[in-house]
Amino acid sequence: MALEHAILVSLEERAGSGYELARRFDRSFGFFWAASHQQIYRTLKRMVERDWVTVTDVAQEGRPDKKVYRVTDGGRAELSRWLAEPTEPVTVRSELAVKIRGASLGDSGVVIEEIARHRSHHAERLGVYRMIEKRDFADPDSLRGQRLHQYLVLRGGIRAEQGQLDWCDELLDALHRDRARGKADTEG
Amino acid sequence: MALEHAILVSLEERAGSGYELARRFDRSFGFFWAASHQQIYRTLKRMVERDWVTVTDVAQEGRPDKKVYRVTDGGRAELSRWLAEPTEPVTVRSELAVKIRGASLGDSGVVIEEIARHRSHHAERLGVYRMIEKRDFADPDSLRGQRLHQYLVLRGGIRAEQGQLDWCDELLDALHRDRARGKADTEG
DNA sequence: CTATACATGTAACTAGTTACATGATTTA
DNA sequence: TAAATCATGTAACTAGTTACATGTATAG
Repeated sequence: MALEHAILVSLEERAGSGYELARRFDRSFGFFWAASHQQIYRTLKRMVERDWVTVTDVAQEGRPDKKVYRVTDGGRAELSRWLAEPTEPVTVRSELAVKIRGASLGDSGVVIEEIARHRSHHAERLGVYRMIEKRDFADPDSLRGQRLHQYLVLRGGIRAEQGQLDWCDELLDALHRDRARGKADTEG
Repeated sequence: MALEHAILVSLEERAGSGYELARRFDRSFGFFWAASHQQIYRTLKRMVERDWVTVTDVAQEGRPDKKVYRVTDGGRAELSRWLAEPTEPVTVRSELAVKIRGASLGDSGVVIEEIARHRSHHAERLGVYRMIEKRDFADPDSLRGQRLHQYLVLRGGIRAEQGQLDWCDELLDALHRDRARGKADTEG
């Protein structure tokens, strides 16, 4: 699995505590990989056992102590190994698609409402991503290395959200027209 | 979770055995929801206990007997309930994105190869979907109800694959240019 | 005679979610 | 004084994957 590897990448970019990792997975890293703090703490424990990371207790003033994790040579070796290993392309799981297929069997109105909800969600995400793109990557042609890679992942997020948004619009348009036609049929 | 609901939708479209469901999840239904036969058998068992489906043994000639599952009124009620209930939009999980973020830390060449592999995969999927679109939905404007819903879900698949494909092209272009620049730097 | 399709399952393991648990400090 | 942020965890449950297990019929 890849949570270990996502953590290795994140810790290589910058060493940090479980809490900090959880925050990263809520923000930038979470754009393409979700993980809860429970999962992260459990995984970090396993990674220490495997000697992929080391842990250091760090006392802080005015804040609880924290444990800072750092990638070891073994962790870097594992990351290299995994980077070179082919990964299966994502298995798609769209609950919305299941609901659309089920719309004929129930109330299509509630499904339309659900699509509208998803549309808002994707529009909002897209807005956030576009804002980040404008703010942090104003001149994409000049980017190199790590910064380029961060930009390209963001581009993937933008494409995915834009794609979902466009699909929602296509869905709403088609389903509204279908409903209107059904109504016209009953009324005359 | 939605595997139960995906099965309810599929069985409402047409009653069938666990094996037949597994085949559907390999083909059309699998375009937006993956499930192995082990998962399906286990879930069907649970659904019988919950009285969402009934099971009938059917003897066959020249083939092993099969168990045909049918949705009950209780199953239909559950499906209606779920259709009306808001669902969280998909949590994205892109291993490819993790690898891209990790490319700076290892050999970017192997990551480029991986992207090329994913590109082929998405190009192939897109080809299949486009073929189905042409063959089964030649006149989309005339579609209504269930057939329209099937078409719209296929459209979602096409958009998703096209989006991934375009992203792969953007990635390959940017990473190749980055590598060429790096090479130019070293050579003078 | 070999592979594929048909047909149904169990067992063990890995991954992910939800609920619970604790406690300090800072900001409104 | 209430909420948010910082900080780390356990326990129980649900979902998903991999490996194992068995057997018939048909097509090449």
